[in-house]
Amino acid sequence: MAKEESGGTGVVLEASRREKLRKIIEMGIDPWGSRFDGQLSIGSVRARENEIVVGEPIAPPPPPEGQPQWRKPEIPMSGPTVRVAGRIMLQRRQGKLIFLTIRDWTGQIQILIGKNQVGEKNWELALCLDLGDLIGVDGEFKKTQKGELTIFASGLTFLSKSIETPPDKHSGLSDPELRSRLRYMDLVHTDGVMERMLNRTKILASIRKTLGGEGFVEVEGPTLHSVAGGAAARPFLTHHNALDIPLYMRIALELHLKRLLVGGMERVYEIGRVYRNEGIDQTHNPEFTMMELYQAYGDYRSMMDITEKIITGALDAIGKGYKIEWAGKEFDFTPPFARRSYFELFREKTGVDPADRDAVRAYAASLGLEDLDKKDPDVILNEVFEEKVEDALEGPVFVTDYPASICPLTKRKRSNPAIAERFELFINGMELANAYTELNDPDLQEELFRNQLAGQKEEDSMAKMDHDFIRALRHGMPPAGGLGIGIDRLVMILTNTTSIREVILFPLLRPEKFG
RNA sequence: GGGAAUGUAGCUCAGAUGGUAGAGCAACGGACUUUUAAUCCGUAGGUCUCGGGUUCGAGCCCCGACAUUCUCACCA
Repeated sequence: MAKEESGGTGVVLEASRREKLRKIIEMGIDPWGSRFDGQLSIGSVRARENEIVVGEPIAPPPPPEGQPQWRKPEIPMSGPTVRVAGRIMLQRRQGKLIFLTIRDWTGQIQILIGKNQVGEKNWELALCLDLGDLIGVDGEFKKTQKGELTIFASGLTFLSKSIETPPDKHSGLSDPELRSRLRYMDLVHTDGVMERMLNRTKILASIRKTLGGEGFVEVEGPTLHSVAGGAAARPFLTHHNALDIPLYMRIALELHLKRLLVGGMERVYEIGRVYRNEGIDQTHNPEFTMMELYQAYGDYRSMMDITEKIITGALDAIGKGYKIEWAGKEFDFTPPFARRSYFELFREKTGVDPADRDAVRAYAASLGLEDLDKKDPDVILNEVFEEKVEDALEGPVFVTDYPASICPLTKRKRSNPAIAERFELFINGMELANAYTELNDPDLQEELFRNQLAGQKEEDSMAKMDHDFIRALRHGMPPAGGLGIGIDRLVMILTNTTSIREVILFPLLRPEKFG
């Protein structure tokens, strides 16, 4: 071979594994395995501990003449014969015995391979095993002298070779970037990751069950939009070659679901990915999962009830009570959640009358907010709200009745057109859900699409004209309630996780440079 | 985008005031039939992120780049 490229230990480690790979092939065994039937989950095997029958200890035979007694009393034991499959996590060699710890997605268990018990060929194979390899094991499930639940192997099946060196067997992966990048190894080696990701799946299933039980149907809207509407966010831009048109990745589900309301799908929801071309931090990933639902003939108050059902149902699904710990604090999700009006909270937290524009403006100035001359009074009001009120909301609390001008897709209160029938659900200062009584007046909607509020940046505005959506409303959309929940954040809260990266299997990372 | 910190073996980490690099795990060889982060003896493994500079001499000091983490701003 030509001069080695500096590879160092890594090259040596791989060479050692490839040498074993070669030996396995020489033995006539496929190092990449094949179908393997009849195995039990390790968790279910461990649950069968009660089937192990323990007999009376048998005194060891007398030692040879002049030798001290060295054998321990033998305890006869028998247990069920089982077959399992998993990844080798630990390996302890002890002469003619090999102890392995293998893991599948339900747990870990110890395997004992004895040279004189397993047969020559299996022993030869066992000597070629590396940490990280996948094997199948047949054997009797019982205990060692130390009481460790163990499968005493009678047969080994090689299922797949691992060429890469696994992380440190004790400390695992700790670098946050590596954990996301090598998520496959993070799932294997970091405690709690598998459980959290599976809990995410359970939460999603629970939401579908809850909504199904309420008569909602799940649909799939388009993710490629020619108008990226329904939210205030910067979209990703892409292009369709055959049509030669620019397209945006969707930033919300809203406008197509409402079209379906027009079409007569009276209770409709979608759980799907949306894409926002914005910053990345502990609570933001460029692609994330939204749940939006729309209920004909409902309003934002109906949405509060459903929100509570979704959250408590999800807590039930992952086996948690309604009082949970998150970010070091306790939150009580026992319904009904608190309901507080936006204006009342504003007055309470700032001491300023939200209706007094000059006072609000003076207060904003005292907070150091800038460009007040150029901003709509409601934009200023909301900036103060976000600054002084939102972060202080422990929750869970429904904040209700928002200033209408910052809610261009929301129906106004009949008694006061300056107030929108909207709520947001906050927990510990974080927005978890957002709901409206949906605006279904096409003329007003068209006007609101045209009016970008003073002081709003274009990309932060929802003022994006969607002519087809207006046309749909002109055909008549039932009065309705609509709700959006950020699924990733919900999972974070329910699984006591403070980083969104910990609840997304493959968060966006800068591409790695190879070679 | 601003600020702070970090970048040393496959993984996890040490390397005071500058003197050409260390441990544990993993690997290789040996001993061991009830271990369990096994143990013991031995061996091998490094362009100290990259590029400049200062210096007789740089992992360490200076400048720059790149990357990551945390944080602030923006957004959900």
